Amino acid sequence: MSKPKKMSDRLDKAARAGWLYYVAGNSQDEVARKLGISRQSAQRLVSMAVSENLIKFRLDHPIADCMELATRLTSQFGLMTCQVVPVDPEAPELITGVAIAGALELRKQIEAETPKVIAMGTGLLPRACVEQLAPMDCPQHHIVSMVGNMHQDGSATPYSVVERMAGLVGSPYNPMPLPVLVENAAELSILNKQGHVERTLQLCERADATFVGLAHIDDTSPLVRDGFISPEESKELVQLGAVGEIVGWVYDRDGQLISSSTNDRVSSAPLMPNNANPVVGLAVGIEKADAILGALRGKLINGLVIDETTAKALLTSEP
Amino acid sequence: MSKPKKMSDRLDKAARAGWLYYVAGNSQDEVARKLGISRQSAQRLVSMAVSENLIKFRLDHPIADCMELATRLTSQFGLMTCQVVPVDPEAPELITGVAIAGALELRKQIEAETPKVIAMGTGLLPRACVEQLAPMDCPQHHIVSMVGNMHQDGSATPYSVVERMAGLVGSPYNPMPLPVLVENAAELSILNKQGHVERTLQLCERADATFVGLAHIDDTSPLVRDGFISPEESKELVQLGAVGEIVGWVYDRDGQLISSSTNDRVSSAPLMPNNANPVVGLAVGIEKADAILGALRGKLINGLVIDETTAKALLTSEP
DNA sequence: CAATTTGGTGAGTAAATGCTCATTTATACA
DNA sequence: TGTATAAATGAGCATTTACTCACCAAATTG
Repeated sequence: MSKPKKMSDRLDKAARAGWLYYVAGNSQDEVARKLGISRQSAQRLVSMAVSENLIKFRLDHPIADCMELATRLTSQFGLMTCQVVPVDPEAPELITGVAIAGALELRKQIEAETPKVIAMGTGLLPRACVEQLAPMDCPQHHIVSMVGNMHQDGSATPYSVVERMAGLVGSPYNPMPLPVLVENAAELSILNKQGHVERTLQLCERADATFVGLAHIDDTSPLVRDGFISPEESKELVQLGAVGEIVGWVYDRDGQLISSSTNDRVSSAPLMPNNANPVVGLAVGIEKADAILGALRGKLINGLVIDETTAKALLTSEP
Repeated sequence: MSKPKKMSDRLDKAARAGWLYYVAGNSQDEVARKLGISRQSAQRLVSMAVSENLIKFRLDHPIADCMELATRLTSQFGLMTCQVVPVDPEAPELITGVAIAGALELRKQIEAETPKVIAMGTGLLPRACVEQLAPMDCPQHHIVSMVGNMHQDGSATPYSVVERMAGLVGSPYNPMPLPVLVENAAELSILNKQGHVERTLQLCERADATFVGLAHIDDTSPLVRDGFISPEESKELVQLGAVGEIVGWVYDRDGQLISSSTNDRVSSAPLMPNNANPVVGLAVGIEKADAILGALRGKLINGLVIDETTAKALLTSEP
């Protein structure tokens, strides 16, 4: 009882300090005086406000280049939504920018009064987007996971993306208590008939909005990293034409699912090409360019949030 | 041609620098290196990004006190929306915070896809709110002014609130080409029959959302400051029971319009007590407390964006 | 075309901010 | 209650940021 109270009390102070510093434009000295604390303490509170993400920085300027890239991508691939985010040339992997933009797209959906079903994939970027969400109170929506959050050994990911998101926005949610890849096709058909799995998959099918990370296929791809397939298997997939992967489904350069020993065993909600509702793909990094192009060609996604460099690559590689 | 290009080019650079500094967390030295400019230039760009409002700071934390105040106000006065903003104890008149919160409420309305009619009052605070809006493209909406933007000598306010807002969000708009107070009641009935005035008033009547500043009545009130009434007249109004004013309509502590020589001559759109659509009142400063209370009691408004100090005052003065 | 204005630059310096560490204060637990 | 542990504090110093000034270059004007 006393611990959480103290913690949130401190966060309150941090919020006040952050507000005085960033919004009201006081120096930390002034903040200290106004809150009746020492300068050092004020400094700590301000830096906590930033590190705890109480203060959000948002760039409200249609940086001409990014704007243009987004427009061209939208028209070229018939997207419903497209955000291109400027990139830090020396830390191109810094996903914060894309995460913030993605969180904004999420917000757009969540802010609606009308109840919505929101389907979420997994991955670093969806996760980072959720972290950028501000807490709010939206019991009217329903969050559903498209992807299993268990490891093959049966242990569960402690904080899955949907769980975290549902906690932040106060919505009910459906997790997916399966491993991403199950043992074999036979087992899969049994598991899919379980009532709760069936219902979760149905929710995904009629989701009002879907957010997925886009992954590429090679030795460093998430499927390999998380131990679901071996580097050898990933090589095989590449030889079969695999360029990318969405919630576990592996597809080729035209966005067609390939016939492979993995796609038979994917427990995730099926992809729905040409979905009428927004399906937003999130990606950072030029190595994902082919994966993104495939997903776009196959209409697996109709929305995109990516970084500037990758956006450029997409437009130059495509005639 | 070359001047605006240079300017927006510089703003682009400022935006990039601001992004690298605030969002990506680089030091100004790093920003300078990454943009290939000197540290000093980087510093200038960053500070320009702030002063030009390209970078927005937003506090995403329900500061407990403010939350509670907002909740209590909402239930006590049956509000549709209520924002309470922390206050800088030494610069209580700093309207930025309230302006940002107000801009957020505006955004909520504007972001909708469905076309809306948005009615705007005038004043320092509505104006400041509009300044905090990010440019966007919303040709579907329609902005309409509730209040005349002319002086009694016939000259027009160069940049009216609606004009500025319409420019920012790319919506069509109706100004109100009248002085706030006309000469006499007879003249008013003639002016109100003018086709374009009639149409503008009709738009206000069916507005999907309304935003007005709340003003108090004394020597320093906006009506006096802008020369529409004399300090003596304001004293008379106070003796008649006037506590506040919304778009020129003067009302008493119960929110009832008072019979006065001014209310006969107000050219603004009429207030609509118990409006089913949001009517958001904006105010900063404890001296406005009575004006706010009156507006609330008379149901002239059903939404509120105010500062913490004033919120406290409202709740203590009311049983 | 020279004079003047405007806007930008870098150097140097003052000011603000961030960090480390020793010390104090609060909290937990036996 | 006393002791162990953790958290918060303030001082001093290093780093970063802001500001002033003198200067330069391009655009504007007479």
